[in-house]
Amino acid sequence: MITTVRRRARATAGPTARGDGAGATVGLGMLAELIGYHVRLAQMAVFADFERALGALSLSPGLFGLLVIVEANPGLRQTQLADAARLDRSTLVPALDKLESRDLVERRAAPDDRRSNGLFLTAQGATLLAQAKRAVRAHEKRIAAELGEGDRATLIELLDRLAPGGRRP
Amino acid sequence: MITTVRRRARATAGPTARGDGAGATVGLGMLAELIGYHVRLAQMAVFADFERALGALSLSPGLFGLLVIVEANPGLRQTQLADAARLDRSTLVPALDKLESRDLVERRAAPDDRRSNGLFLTAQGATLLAQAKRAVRAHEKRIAAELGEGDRATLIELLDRLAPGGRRP
DNA sequence: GCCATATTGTTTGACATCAAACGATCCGCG
DNA sequence: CGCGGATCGTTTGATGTCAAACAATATGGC
Repeated sequence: MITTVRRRARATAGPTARGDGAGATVGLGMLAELIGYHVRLAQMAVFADFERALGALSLSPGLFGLLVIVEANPGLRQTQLADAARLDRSTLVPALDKLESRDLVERRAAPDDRRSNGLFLTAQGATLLAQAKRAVRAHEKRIAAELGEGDRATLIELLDRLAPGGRRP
Repeated sequence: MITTVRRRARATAGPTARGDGAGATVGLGMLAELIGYHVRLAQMAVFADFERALGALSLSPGLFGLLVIVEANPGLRQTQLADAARLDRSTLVPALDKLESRDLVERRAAPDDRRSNGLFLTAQGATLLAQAKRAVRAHEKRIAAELGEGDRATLIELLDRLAPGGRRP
């Protein structure tokens, strides 16, 4: 059996005159047998729902993750946050700029190291994050509903076996 | 139990004088309970291995996927390829430019529609793809070894439940 | 046949991301 | 002390991605 992808539905017109046979589907070759392919599709679907859940708050999944980690670790340094969020520290700079310009996070000069900034949620940041968490919990419930509790745990366990502890040399 | 991420190992120096307590780990808050988080980590790990496998051929996972789909569907139109690969058709343009400049893929004017191009692998493209497929099969074997055959099937089944058919409105 | 509407590939602009390089600062070793 | 190497946050450049807008072309209703 060959796995396929349905063509994008035509908005109005009927099927176009084309020369490549019946052409109702496009074969994916060996792609459909690759774990990475299925992981990517799942990632896209989950993130799309995630973004939909947070859209009203103008928060992306990435920014939400940063807020969560900062809340859990007040005073965190930027490099530590980058490591925890699996981002390059240069990637973090514009993200924090955005959060700071929206008064959600504050960079405070570290008392013991003039190169470093300590990161803190502002009151406004804490308020928005509380709302965002509610939306995310709803999102997670929606996702988990596709699985059931047992399969959800199984999935996470299997996924973690692919991402070994998060080693980075 | 709180899930954590180890701090980046210091290269040489001992622990820096810091004011935030023992600080051996950074908590992730509710992140570790989200399926999307685990999917993302798995995605990163799998793709890193994928890239390592293909690096010698100067092929990214994305370009490899395009070659596989074109090989399986000679004469495919760009929009169809974009749909099958889950890319925007504007994203495809520079990717095909790259593949064409390397003489791996050819854009041929479609006989029945002067707006469209039919896509074909060149002989060189077919040769390189054959090599790439071998590398990818080795990669897949490596990944699957973390799971075992039964768990691999389970994982794919669960992931597919998260990505419902690939609907796109 | 004509014309409004769609579709195709492309261009352009906005982001997110990584990697390399930089100045400022810190630290250990002599 | 002072100096060399390491680390911090930042800047800059290269990619990869989407979305909106565009000209050329095709389609279908009239």
